[in-house]
Amino acid sequence: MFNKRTKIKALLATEPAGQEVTVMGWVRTFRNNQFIALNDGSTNQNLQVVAALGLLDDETLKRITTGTSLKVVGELVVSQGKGQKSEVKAVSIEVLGDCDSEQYPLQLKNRPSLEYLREIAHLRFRTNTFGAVFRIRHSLAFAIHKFFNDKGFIYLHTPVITASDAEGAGEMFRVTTLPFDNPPRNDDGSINFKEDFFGKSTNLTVSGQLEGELAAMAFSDIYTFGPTFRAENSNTTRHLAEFWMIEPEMAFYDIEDNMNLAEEFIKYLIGYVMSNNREDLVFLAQRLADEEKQLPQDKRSEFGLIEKLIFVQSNAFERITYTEAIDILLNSSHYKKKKFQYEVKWGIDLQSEHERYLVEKHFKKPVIVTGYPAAIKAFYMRMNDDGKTVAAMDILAPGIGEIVGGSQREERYNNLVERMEAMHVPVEEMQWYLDTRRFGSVPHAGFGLGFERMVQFVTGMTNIRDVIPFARTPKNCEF
RNA sequence: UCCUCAGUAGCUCAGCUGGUUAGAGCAUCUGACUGUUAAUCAGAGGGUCACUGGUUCAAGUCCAGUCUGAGGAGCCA
Repeated sequence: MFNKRTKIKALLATEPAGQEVTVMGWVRTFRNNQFIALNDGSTNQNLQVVAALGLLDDETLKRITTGTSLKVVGELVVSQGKGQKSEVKAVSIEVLGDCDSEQYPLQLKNRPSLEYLREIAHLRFRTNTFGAVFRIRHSLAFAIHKFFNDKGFIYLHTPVITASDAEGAGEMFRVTTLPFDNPPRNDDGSINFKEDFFGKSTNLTVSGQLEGELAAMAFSDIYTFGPTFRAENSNTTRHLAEFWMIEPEMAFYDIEDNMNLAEEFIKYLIGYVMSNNREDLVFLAQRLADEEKQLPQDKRSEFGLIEKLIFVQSNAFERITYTEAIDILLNSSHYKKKKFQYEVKWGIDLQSEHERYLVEKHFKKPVIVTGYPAAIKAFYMRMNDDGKTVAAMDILAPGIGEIVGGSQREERYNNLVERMEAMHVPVEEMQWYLDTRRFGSVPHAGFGLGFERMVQFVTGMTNIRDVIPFARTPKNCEF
């Protein structure tokens, strides 16, 4: 009958009137042999459980240490102490699971570092910081489904295993059942994938977009939200080998509609978290402010976390073309003082330093850049009338960089084939994709939002490994 | 993958231009106290100085390599 218990979040929201309650959770601290700070993950707030002197025998008292799980039955009463409104006066306390304090690595008074907590990712959920981060991560995931559901989008499950490596979005993880010490080979020595499980070479998906486009050509509006895999040897604060991505795809949308949707989407997500995870945001904002106090003045951010979110939510994103972006960079004093490490000229891919200058120094808010040179963008992006640029859009966020990448898709069969050939994409293997352009093709567009980057942006966590429960990065696949 | 920095007690760190038995705070353990808020007070235990090799009378400290981590770059979401 565990279901009779009340969660601490609900309990703290009710008026204390001496009513009997059952609570269960894990001990955060045990003060003065009397006061147990109990947490069950429903909220960052701890519940104070008071074990009156004499209630417990010495044996039981000794078992109550940080990390121990308890079942407490008692009365919800007005607290006599100052730190909390209400508390539970225990009638009985049962130890559900002991926690050996000599072995338990999470003594919270030690202020463990984020790096250390990553090594004990199975326990870090029990900290205030990660409690807040993962409750917000959940809220964002829920808000994503709500946003699209309310707009009549279909949630499409695109495959995790794919045969196409055509998108060129990065290095892929191979999926195979062939013995790697002695695989079957062709006469020329290459591996014979006809013998493999699927009868061809297969990989983990790097994007669900192409499949998403197929469904959009029937449902009008779809979105995907699933895991994505990139085998890049990236060691940065914003890359993972396994991450989650949201990819909406909309028929009868042009690049303008696409930008409008993406901006509305991001603002909606921020608004949702601000009204549903206030307490967690306040905690993270405080954490961030404390952390920034350690930094030299010029490295501190202008806004607190919540001010930043309000600002982003209530101001229009700046929209500029790639060509305008290059002009801004070329005319900047930063450029004239030769402070950019990389060359700036039309045709280059914008470097991190360029994006950061535009977003953090020049506009100081999210920027949507459109109209990139065709040569530096993917084959499926729609060629503009100038014949040089494509209808691509990247949304750059302060502190994170590229958070959204999208485009209007090339819906004209001949133009698409031409682009594929120019970029050496195997046309024959992609006929299933090209067929959508043969049978009732329509203008359409879509984008990809990096879920973890969005969680980073909202929580202010600076390392992407701290916003996913179990991070997969080069040389790290624990748990 | 490249560049830079780091690895000393369970955690966070100090340890100077190489020199006796490697320190602190917190945690842990023992005891005291008992309306505490990261409870407090007293005492105790706790170390392969990442690993391998080298230089030296002598290495936590200097050198080389390896591993791991962090930050930045590239790739991108």
